[in-house]
Amino acid sequence: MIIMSLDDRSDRIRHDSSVPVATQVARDIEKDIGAGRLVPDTRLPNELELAQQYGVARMTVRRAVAQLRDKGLVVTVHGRGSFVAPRDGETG
Amino acid sequence: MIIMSLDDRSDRIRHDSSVPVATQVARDIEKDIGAGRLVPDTRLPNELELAQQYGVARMTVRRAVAQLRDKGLVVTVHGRGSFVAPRDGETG
DNA sequence: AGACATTTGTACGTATGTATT
DNA sequence: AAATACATACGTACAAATGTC
Repeated sequence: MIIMSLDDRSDRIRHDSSVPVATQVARDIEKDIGAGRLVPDTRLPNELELAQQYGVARMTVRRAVAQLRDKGLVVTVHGRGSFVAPRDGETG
Repeated sequence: MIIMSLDDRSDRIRHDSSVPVATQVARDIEKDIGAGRLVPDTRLPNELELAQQYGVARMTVRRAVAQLRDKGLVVTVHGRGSFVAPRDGETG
């Protein structure tokens, strides 16, 4: 019997790839933003949830989010979470 | 009896400070560079040595070195080490 | 005010992979 | 082949900021 979470995303990650896992996670989240599945000004799942969904360590998620932050795609607030940044031209 | 390494620098780090340990290490190394104790184009002690000298974890040293890299003070080469960057205007 | 839960930040440890010498 | 050194990723713990009650 196979048990998996309702939001299991671990099959999107290849641990044997030359692309770092953190980058794979960042790209996957970025895809969700681009596709509108993650809407501006809404919060991302917290780091622990993302870690569980992707089947990776929290530090790996933090690196992924840092990459998205560097691209200006998300904004992180200590104690609150990381939010999808408003699109260019929108004030929020 | 007190035992300490010949190059113990752990007394320069305050673990109860609001300044992150990694930043304290970076500043201490930066001080050495500024004072000429670390010369351009010479290699820094490796991460494990720095970690032992400062009494911190290797990842903390890596963060410190990353900060110096972001400032352009050191250059890291995969498989070789981190080197004090040539001063502005020098070719190396 | 004070206590509590949630979430990110920092720091530690450890293991394995990859590149250079 | 071996030693050295950086890169990535796993885990764990506690601190700090935030929000709620």
